[in-house]
Amino acid sequence: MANHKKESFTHREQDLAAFAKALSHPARIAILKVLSQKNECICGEIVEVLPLAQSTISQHLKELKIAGLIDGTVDGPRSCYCINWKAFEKFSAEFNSLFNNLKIRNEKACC
Amino acid sequence: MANHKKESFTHREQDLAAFAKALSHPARIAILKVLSQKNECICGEIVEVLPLAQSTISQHLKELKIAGLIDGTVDGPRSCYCINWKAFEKFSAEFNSLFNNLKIRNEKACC
DNA sequence: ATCTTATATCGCAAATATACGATAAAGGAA
DNA sequence: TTCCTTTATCGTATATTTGCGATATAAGAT
Repeated sequence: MANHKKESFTHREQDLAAFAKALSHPARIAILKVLSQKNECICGEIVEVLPLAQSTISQHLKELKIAGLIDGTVDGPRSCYCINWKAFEKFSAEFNSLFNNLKIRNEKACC
Repeated sequence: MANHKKESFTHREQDLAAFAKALSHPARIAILKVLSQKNECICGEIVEVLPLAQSTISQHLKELKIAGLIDGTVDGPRSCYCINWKAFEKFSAEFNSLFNNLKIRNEKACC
């Protein structure tokens, strides 16, 4: 039984892990780059740029949306996605906080 | 066929994704915290602190090691793990670089 | 040599993730 | 209305992750 015990950890750890997970696939990082480079909301342009099928891109977009990193609104027959800067800033700040927290403690390598 | 097409992306994207993946489980974040809080190399203490079986912790440690975030040396019958600060700094810097790169482009939300 | 302790690895089960083609849904164009 | 375009979702196949118990391994203790 693959009892995924993620609940046993702190909320903070779970949130950070979820953010990291959203960024844990190169396609999703590439998607974020595309979204950030355009001032307009993009839809199928991502499909043209990335070497993945339309349905696969759609799935990655869904995961980024669930993670809260992007917003998506329906715009006629097409969809409009863009980065949720507020969530993104919040997460990157928390990430840096983790980094700094780790760094502060132990500077002398012990092995 | 679950052809994992990660190779089709840039090295940078792959590296960042791999780093994010290492941090994509709360147990691994918790392990890094434990390692950073101790000045001595820890081994089984992690098992006592976290709600996971010894074999599971060992597996997470292995993944962190493969990702390059920690070093491990055998010290008699026990193992000694600690954070590889050099790798850690490098990755956190690259991450921040990604964050900043994304932020620079598009400040006006479009949807 | 035998026992104990600490850790890694194996084998397995279940859950998730990745990817794609096919199809559905929704709106614009003819 | 009927087509076309765009995107989401379904179904499916395969790969990877997560987790645990059992076992192997390796070194110190007795």
